Amino acid sequence: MNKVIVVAGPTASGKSALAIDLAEAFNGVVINADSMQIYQGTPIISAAPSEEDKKRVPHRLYEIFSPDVNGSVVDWLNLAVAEIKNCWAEGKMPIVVGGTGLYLDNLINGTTPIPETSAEVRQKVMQKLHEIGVNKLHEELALHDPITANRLSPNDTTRVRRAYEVWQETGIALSEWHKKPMIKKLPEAKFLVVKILPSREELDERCFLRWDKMMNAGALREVENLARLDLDKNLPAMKALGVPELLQFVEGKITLDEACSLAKLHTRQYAKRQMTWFRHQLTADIEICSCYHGQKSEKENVILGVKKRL
RNA sequence: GCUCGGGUAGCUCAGUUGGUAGAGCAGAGGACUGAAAAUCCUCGUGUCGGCGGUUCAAUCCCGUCCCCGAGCA
Repeated sequence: MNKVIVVAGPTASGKSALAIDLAEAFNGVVINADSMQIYQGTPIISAAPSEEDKKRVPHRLYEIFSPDVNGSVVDWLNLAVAEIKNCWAEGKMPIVVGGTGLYLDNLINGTTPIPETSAEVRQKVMQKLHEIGVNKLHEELALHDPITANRLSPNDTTRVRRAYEVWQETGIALSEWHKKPMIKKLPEAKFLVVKILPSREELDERCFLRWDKMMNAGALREVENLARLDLDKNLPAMKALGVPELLQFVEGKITLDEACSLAKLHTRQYAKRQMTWFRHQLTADIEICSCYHGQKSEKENVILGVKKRL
């Protein structure tokens, strides 16, 4: 057995519900591929599976990192690969579900084997970035890695920083590393990708409704608790949608209403970015063009479709 | 009722010493190779509140009317 079902889609599209239904139908285990649900402390705001969900089918890689760590794609990838292999060993169907396109891409298409950057280098580059700014860092990058520098916007903090780090760490340009073949962690795996691509109207509405539900479920309390940890606001867990907004309310900078409308706005903007990613970067075997509600006919349809292609 | 501010893009506002206008946000599309719920790129015609007047030319000056805010009565 070397099969993996992948469920991809934007926030609030119903992919978690679909993953659970598929897990029940195929004796599966749900494996998280979401960069935020992997952190502890924000199950409500990151829409992590509920206790009832977890009772229905096994869930893996949810709320496993402390919010003060800086997880990366590769950290996730290694864990996900281990979980998938476990499933296979137990005769279970791994069902990888998440909205983090980069994670799914690395799992399915592989990664370039670049050595891990050390904490010292990362620290050093971060400091340099603060001192001279992105544009200058980009200029310096151009001296050592003109190809990457040319490719990137001088304002692209995340990527310029990463490219610079790789050069600092290895002495080899990122563009050189990229020439090496991608390495698949699971070359034997056969991925069956189910993509949910609903209309923006439907998605927006669900994003808004879901935010209200999160607030009723105690999202604010969650953020208040997080605030007490006094973590660096650049940490990934501190950037989960709704956290910075509610944090601003907790700090008395904006009203609760403002925080909520900002959170809703940012959620729909995120959903839009995800739609763009999934439309162009991820090829799917099955495409569902509306949100998944779990109705009987809808459910049977997808299960049948998956069964045919497995 | 009087005085003073304002009325310009969906919103907040610049600006034009008279030659029909531009930022931020929102919105749309796009990118994405180890922080990705991150980060970045592209896209700006709108009776410049209405109507008159002056002028070759008015969104800008003048008159008048309407609307909003502040103050005075």
